[in-house]
Amino acid sequence: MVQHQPRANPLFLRDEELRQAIELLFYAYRDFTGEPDAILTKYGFGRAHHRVIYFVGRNPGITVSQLLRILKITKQSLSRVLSQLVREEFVAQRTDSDDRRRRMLYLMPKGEELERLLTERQSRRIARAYREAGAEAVEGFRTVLRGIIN
Amino acid sequence: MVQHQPRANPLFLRDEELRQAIELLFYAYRDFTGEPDAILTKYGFGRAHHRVIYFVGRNPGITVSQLLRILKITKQSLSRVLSQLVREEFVAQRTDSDDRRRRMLYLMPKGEELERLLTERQSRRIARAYREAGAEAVEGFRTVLRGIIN
DNA sequence: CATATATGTCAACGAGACTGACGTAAATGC
DNA sequence: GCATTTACGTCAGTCTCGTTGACATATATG
Repeated sequence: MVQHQPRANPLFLRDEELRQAIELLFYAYRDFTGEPDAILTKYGFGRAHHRVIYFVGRNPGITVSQLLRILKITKQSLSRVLSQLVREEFVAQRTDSDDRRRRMLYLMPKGEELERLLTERQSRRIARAYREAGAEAVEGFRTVLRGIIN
Repeated sequence: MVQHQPRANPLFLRDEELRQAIELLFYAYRDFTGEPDAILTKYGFGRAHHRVIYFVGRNPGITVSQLLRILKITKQSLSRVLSQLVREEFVAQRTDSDDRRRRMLYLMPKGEELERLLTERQSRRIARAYREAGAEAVEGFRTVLRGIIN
């Protein structure tokens, strides 16, 4: 009753396949964030600081509300982290001259340095995986991830 | 100086490609966990409970230390969550008869039900992405994720 | 001028991670 | 048989980072 005709039960196979995907995502994200987390600890920062530094570095001049939409957290949560980064001169705020309610965010030298350090580690990990997997696999990887995103 | 010969700078392209991967992973994981998180809130549980329920459901009889190795969290962190799940009868513990120091973990009916509910949502999301992407892309997705994992 | 928008802040709270230490029971090695 | 190791649980304290809700201010917009 067990071990017979593995392909006789497509529902089981499907479930197994989907669970593997769930687990792959879990393990990949766990290890993907593990390295940066360890570095951040030395700075007295956490993963939340990383996300802010990353997205500000990636989108210089981004406003607070744009950042909130990306991170999908509350204003209060961002505020705590962001004001710490501004206080410690990792991030600078500049009032937008077009709409002076908006504060545009930029990385300062210390922020750029930390951003590079963190992104480098993650990039290396991705680059290695990409290299080993090949161009076609990379395209598949990207396509599926885009499909998972809302 | 800007906009000229985009492929003249392979380092830039590479950096851009790797950053896209970083962001895809971030967005995918954010949305992938968002749905279950909302359900868990109704039970008074968090993401940590989800992980325990998932891995116990997937590996009936798993021991506490095996679970710790998978989750990569401390004994104390797991204990808080696990004892709550045991208390509320989502998870059962049974002493291993071979090595009576070990507690083997199992889902109880309530736990199985919640597990199904949560996994169903995530599976649907994956299944949809898989279906839209096609078999070849799925293989690439899996290969790259495996490469990202330590 | 009324309303809406962008931002910041205060207070309070809760989940979930951490460290370090300690205790017990059981298995294992010599 | 005894010392050591392993598995598990727990106590106490700490920290990050998410939440809600209310309120304040400056600015833009209809």
